[in-house]
Amino acid sequence: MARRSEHSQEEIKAMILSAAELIVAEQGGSALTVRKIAGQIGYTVGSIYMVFDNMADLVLHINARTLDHIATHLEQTRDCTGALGIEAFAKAYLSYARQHLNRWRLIFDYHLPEDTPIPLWYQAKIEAVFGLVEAQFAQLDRNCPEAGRKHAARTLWAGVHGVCVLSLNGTLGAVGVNDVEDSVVLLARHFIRGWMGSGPVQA
Amino acid sequence: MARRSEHSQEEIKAMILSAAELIVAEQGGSALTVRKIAGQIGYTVGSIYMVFDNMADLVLHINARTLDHIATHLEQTRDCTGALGIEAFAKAYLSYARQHLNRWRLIFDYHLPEDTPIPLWYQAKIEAVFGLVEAQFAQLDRNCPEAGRKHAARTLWAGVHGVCVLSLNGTLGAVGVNDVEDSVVLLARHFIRGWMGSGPVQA
DNA sequence: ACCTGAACACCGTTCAAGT
DNA sequence: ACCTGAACACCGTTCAAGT
Repeated sequence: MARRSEHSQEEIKAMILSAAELIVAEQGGSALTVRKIAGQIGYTVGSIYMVFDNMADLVLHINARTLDHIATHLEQTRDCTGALGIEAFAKAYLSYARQHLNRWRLIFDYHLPEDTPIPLWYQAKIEAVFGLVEAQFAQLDRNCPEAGRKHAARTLWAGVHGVCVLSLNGTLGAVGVNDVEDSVVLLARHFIRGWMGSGPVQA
Repeated sequence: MARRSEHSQEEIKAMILSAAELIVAEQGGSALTVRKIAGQIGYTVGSIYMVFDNMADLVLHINARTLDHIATHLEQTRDCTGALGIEAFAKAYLSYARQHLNRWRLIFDYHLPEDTPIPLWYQAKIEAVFGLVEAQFAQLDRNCPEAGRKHAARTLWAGVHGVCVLSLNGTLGAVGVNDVEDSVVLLARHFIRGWMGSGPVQA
């Protein structure tokens, strides 16, 4: 058997990614197995290893697509500027995480082995998302030195992410915070107010 | 075979938890298996199911101990009060996460099945940690209504947690943030400044 | 009552063998 | 060159059977 050549390697890669994303979306990251993917695309397990190094490599490619998806989602929040723009961004990030919970979770749930570094092409995807936030910060205070702005943008975004994480895994709910949207807005608003009021920015 | 009665159920439970914590600390959460635990304590796999419902139940008990551990670690930051006290808390949380990375991660990495709710005794452990942060907030502004303070404390803490998550999984590093301690302090400081300056607190 | 050990239904990954 | 299918070394969980 073998040598079917019904699909090119690129086509198979695309089929695997689509099938994998569907499984993740519908059943969560822990339900993602090579056997399930193989079954859905009509190939055997071995064929998946023709086009991906291993499961970690496959997940990384799924996550890269999700990061693109998130960036697109955030970009649609183009109407607002300044502090309100950042609040809108934060709300958009939360709404993405809610609507695509399992895909969003996979980005942070899957730890690649300690020794393997994050590939550069993947780092660029992360950078793209953070870059959007930073652009909003740039509109906020044009006098601020770039280094300080970058740091502030990344810090706030990590914070917004944290609120999303703890609310969507039930921790914040267990502790009496029911309206998460209020929380992300609260965090963004007060942080920005504090940041703007700090004059020449230090540490 | 069977009926050894060398150890009471409670003793076995304690042995399992100790062994499990060591495996997690040394090899990470993904290396935690019932077979490995059983081997280390000198019992067979089946015996673990005498004292724990399943893996999820066991992990929950490990995490409960970690939450206690975190609370103790935070409580040792008793010297500072006010805004500096909260910054010290944030630094202490980060330092705990760094020193006990694998144990800390397990709390958020292990998702219990969608339908099973968080047990009340476990919610209380989470509440205890958040409660410490809230107590620091109470010193900050005694006039603030309790609801607003609670919300602010939980929001900021989720934010601090987010900075820790993204830095310790390499995301922030990939994006140019090298001094995480600066980030947690920046988040806490600006958030508090913005919050204090907001007068009668609204959403 | 306590504990074993084998079984069951899964995993990811590899690779000789077929076309 | 492309793909299979069986094998290998693992998983969590269950449960009849032994003491």
